[in-house]
Amino acid sequence: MSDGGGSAVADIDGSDIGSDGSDIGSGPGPAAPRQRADARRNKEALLEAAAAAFVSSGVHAPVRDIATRAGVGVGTIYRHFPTRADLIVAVYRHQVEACVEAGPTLLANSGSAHAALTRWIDLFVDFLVTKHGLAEALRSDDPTFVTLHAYFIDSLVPVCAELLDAAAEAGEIRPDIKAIELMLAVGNLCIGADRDPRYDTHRMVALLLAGLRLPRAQSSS
Amino acid sequence: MSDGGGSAVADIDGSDIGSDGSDIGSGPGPAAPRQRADARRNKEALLEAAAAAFVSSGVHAPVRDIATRAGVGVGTIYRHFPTRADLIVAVYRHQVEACVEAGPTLLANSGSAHAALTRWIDLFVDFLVTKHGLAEALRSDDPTFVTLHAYFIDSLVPVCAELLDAAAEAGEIRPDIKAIELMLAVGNLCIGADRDPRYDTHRMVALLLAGLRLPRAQSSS
Amino acid sequence: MSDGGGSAVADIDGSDIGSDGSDIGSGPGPAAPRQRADARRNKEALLEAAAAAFVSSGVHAPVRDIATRAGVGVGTIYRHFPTRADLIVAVYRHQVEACVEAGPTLLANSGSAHAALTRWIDLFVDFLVTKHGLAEALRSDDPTFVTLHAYFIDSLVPVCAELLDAAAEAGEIRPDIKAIELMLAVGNLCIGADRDPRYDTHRMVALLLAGLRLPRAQSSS
Amino acid sequence: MSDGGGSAVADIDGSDIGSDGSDIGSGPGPAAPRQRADARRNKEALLEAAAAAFVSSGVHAPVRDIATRAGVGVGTIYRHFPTRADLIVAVYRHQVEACVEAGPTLLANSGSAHAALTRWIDLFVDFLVTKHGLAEALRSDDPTFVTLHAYFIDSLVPVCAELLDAAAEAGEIRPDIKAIELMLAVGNLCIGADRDPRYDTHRMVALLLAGLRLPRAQSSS
DNA sequence: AATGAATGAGCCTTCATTCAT
DNA sequence: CATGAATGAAGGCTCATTCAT
Repeated sequence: MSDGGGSAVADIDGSDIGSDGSDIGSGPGPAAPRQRADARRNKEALLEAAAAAFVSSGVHAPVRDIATRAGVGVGTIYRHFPTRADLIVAVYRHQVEACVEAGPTLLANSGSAHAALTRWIDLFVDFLVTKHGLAEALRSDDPTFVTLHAYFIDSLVPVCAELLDAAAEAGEIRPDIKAIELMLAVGNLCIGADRDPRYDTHRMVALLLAGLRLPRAQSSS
Repeated sequence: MSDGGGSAVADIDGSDIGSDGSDIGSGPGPAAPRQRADARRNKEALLEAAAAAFVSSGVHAPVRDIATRAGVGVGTIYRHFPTRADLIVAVYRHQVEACVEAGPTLLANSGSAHAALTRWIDLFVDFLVTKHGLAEALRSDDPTFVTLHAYFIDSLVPVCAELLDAAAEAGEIRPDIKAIELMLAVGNLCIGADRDPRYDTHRMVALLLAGLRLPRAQSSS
Repeated sequence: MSDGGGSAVADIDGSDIGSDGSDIGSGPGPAAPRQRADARRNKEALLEAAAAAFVSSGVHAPVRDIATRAGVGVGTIYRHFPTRADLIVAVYRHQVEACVEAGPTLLANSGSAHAALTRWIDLFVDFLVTKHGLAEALRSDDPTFVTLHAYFIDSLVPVCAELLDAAAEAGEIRPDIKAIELMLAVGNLCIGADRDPRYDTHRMVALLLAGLRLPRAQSSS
Repeated sequence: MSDGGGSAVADIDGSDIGSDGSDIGSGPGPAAPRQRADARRNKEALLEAAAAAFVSSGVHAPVRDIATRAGVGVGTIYRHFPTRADLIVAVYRHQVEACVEAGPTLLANSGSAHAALTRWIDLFVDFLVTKHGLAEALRSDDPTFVTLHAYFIDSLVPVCAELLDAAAEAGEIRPDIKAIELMLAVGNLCIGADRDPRYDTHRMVALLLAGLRLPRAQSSS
């Protein structure tokens, strides 16, 4: 169930770093400053190091550790990413975008809106689950993470809402569940996924989605 | 829904302190040391203070704050409760026990096993939701909390399992969900309940439980 | 000129440390907690170390340096003196009090109010001059020092005002100079005293005080 | 009193930039390098930016802020002005020179040497007071500012000395005050002028100058 | 037994200054 | 020449935990 739909979206792994986080979908800029060569190299090293640090220590990894991994000074991190949230956003930007783009694709290619929703949520879960501590951070009221939280919400909630609406209109699911609360619930279910082998996030999320289904659906079948 | 069954269990509030947290299931000791009078008084003050601190600052409340609230030195806390988990366990011991005892009671007094399960889970949710940060702590990989986690699991999983089995045997729910995973999932859904007004823990937990139901159950009834 | 009047005040050097900063003029407290022995020893070491650090590095001396000098950890400083201002106040408390007490004494024992004022200012100057950087700190808008500033102002301005009023009423000086501005001016004149051998603070302060005199004074002579 | 003499000196504002700060008293170089056009443009932008930064943040304004304001890189600042003092000197060069030139002018045009001295000091005070933090910087032992200090001393002390001597020879003031110490004292009195509304720099400086007067001077005149 | 003083690791953040491009 | 990326020393502050009294 966690990957039941071929490659509807670009492969989501931890290594999609490199492109400058600020130019989304930019082609070759007309006036790109020259010596971005080493700066960019550094930024990439940083993103890679951060990704690695996040994997082993979670998103709370000390700034200095990340700097050390990347072989740069702490100042370099602060230059590129003024806040920790900026760094995390940059690290995971591609995956989030992949999730965003996957929404309409899945809706178009799946047998039913509910199936599309399920697959999409699976994608989202895969993302969160493989990022140690990310789900926790998203719920943290630590000011360090509010930007991050906002970014995720802003990006993904609309996509989820679209899938939800489609399924609701098709009479496949209860119409009274908002995207935001579903996302938060799913996010929560992803917490600590890698900490307890007895806990299978996907199973539990599937349970939640099953709970969405309308009983009436059966009568029509 | 959160308390649909009269007082099947003892009232759960934050003040169930007093019993000595350290002798779990111990009988009367053979020779109780003398000065236990004031030591016990101290312990109780500590529990009360900790409960209060947990309410206002969460279970991460600084050790010193708790000591100050209790009017004792930090050393005294460490004497009575070597780890933070010990303290938390002691603070919430009664509530946990109430949950444990509620299981069989509900099973005996509810119309169906699924109804009993639902009520019991509601009880558990009520407990967690009112304890700021407890749910988080339960999933934390912070070594400080492993004992705490174990205590909750050991105490409550058997009870939940009993309810689950009963419902499964009655054909009311899917039989392939383990108590431990359900408990962890519910625990997760309780995280951050008080941080986002758009998020309703009980609604989401109800969704999860709805997902447990067997479609066939309806047609056979 | 800087010490022309015998010992009107207790000797002002850098070593008047020791008594707990919080019990001003207390006798033996009825319920002084017992093991203050080592804590007190530490506090004294801290005050001594701070005084030394202030002399060589000014009041901006890094917290860690002071801790090291005293042979304690930084936490110990923060325990005893939550803010830097608290530490400085404690270090200089006695001198300030000596200044406060010297005011009336000098007024009673000097030939004229102006003479008393002059001597008192000399005392104040001696104090500031020997404390490297204190005068600067007093003018700083750094929030760290506002408390300090307030303490000095509250303590010394009234004393200065009394002397000033007396001299003004005696017709010895201009009556339109406020204590606060005179103090600030004198404080300023003390800045950098130990940085330039060509600059003699006392001489310049004397000039300022001479400027206070009323021309009319001559006609009466 | 702060401007009692018409425009004895060129207007002193914050915008007197432009002349190349590094060739002090140099004649036209034999072979001016070619690309000086844009380099010079840069330097001017820098001076303008620095002046602006000094106004809003004081002379302690971060190097990068200045660079940003000027639209250049920090390296460019270091190229043109190896030390911060060099930059400050360049920025305030014109005003200092105006002060230097004002000395003889005032001496020639004022009724008395003491009056000339008073007016000249007022000029100096006006200059320092309007430059946030300049006075402090002049007294700082921060190696960053020693050059600055030397520049001011070298430029202005001789002028002040001339006025002082003239007044002393005229029997208007005490003859035992050196220019350097008077300048330092006045400089000190300018510190923190904009921080406390109760403190009036000009009033205090006037007091100091009044203190210079010889009592006999009046009776003999 | 209780106390609370002391410790110090650990984290964050800012900037002056250098140097490769 | 100009740039601005990178560096890293410096300093501040907060607890969890130990231990002498």
